[in-house]
Amino acid sequence: MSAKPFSSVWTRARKGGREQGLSRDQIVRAAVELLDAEGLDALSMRKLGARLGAGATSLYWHVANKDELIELVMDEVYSGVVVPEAAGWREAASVFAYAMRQAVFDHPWSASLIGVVPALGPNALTASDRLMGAFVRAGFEGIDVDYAMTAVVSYTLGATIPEVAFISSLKASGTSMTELQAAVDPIMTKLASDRPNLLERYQSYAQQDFDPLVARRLAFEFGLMALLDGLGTRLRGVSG
Amino acid sequence: MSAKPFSSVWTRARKGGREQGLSRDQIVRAAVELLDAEGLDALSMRKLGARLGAGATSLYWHVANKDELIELVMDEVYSGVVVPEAAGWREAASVFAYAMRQAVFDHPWSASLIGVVPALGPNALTASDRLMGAFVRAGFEGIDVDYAMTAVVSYTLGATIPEVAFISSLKASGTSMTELQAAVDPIMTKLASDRPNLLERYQSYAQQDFDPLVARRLAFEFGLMALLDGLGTRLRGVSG
DNA sequence: ACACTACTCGCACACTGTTCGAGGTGACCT
DNA sequence: AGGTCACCTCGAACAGTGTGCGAGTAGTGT
Repeated sequence: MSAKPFSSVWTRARKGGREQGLSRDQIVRAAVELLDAEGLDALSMRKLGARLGAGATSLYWHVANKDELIELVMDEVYSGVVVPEAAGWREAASVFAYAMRQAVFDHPWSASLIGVVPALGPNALTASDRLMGAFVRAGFEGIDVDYAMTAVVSYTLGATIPEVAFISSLKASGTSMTELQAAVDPIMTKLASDRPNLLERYQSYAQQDFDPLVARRLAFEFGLMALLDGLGTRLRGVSG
Repeated sequence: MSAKPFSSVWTRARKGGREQGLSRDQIVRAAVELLDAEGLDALSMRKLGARLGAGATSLYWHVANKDELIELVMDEVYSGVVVPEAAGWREAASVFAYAMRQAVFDHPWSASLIGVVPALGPNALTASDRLMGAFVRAGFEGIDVDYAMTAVVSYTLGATIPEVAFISSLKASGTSMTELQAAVDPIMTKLASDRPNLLERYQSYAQQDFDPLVARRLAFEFGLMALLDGLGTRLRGVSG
């Protein structure tokens, strides 16, 4: 059992340095560039070092290990989700949801990391704080503040992760949407034969040509609005 | 650009074989055991081969590569989520949500895979079909069937993934909840100083001793009910 | 007896994260 | 000016990874 104590970049004190040559921020920036350009699998310490004109092992002075680097890089993703400071709770939640969604779209590699890596960085915390503030001001009370906020975050993550993972796996494999359909078609008609609901809907899609990307966006909107409505009744139920 | 065509285990025809020695199902079963016992990082082809008393490369006859193995193993997770065949839409959605949540709890390694790996296996499709049937019977019409269903799935994933990832990272690091608090405390009081909402809530938690695991479950229930309520109004808005 | 298919597997390759220890380089103190 | 020390870089090495290749084996059909 090699259980090491819990640790996160954000729980360790940062080294005060002379700020010359490599720097942590520079490394993180380069890592994001590399990730955006070539994806998660392409991020290796050697490649990252090379991109910075440095040896791979030099990075280990500025960053404890790759996991910490990834935590840092993830907070860079959260920097893209800005929540307005003084807005109604519905607007704050909406803006958050769409900003989060966009941030993951902008950095597709983050889809497989986003719920899994601890989000204790400054940007993640700022976003949380803003969102929470909106719910508090709206009149949610006690633990309901957390519950309502968690619900919005959960929905947003759960909707975004598969969506981004899907389209970026398509992009990575260079498969067009029609090619995909050709690949999926046989297994659908075969496997779905005793799954009547799935089969019917699948066939109805194949007929009409409704851009699936647009459909996804509408689905996101639909679910988000439904959730916010549900939260709204809970708010009114308490305050009057 | 090494773009390989899109492929999934489920899109390839299965080899018909003599069914002796190793078999695909046997491999998948052993992989699940290994994953449950030692986690995602511990799954390597060599280890898995050893566990089966076989050479590592023998596995490649039955499975194209590790990615495909993981798709297979993921469908094994979906086997745990059974949706009742003839139930009201709210009950079907609830049962699905809790079953899904439980399945991921039972196989914590799946948290980092679940939205990312294509879910085209038989078990995943059966669950989808059952859930979809419930929404159709309830009276959702046209594209709303998908939207409503997607919303429930999204919320469930988004709530479950971070929760399971969190507690299983705690378990892996052997850190107790109080130790964690000791680690997080300094960064909270420091970083949260200009994040007033976060700080206040954090402190109010630290005082009362409310089991965080129970809180999470209640949060899951809260958000799910809110979402279902919101979907319900959309249903009534159409049919009556 | 022959052929053929279904399978197993050792070797090898290119790659990974990370440790260690030897070096360099500049800032500060005496 | 010389010395000391913290800060920083990096090559070598280790233990591991996924997987292609080609040789080898075993069981079935004719």
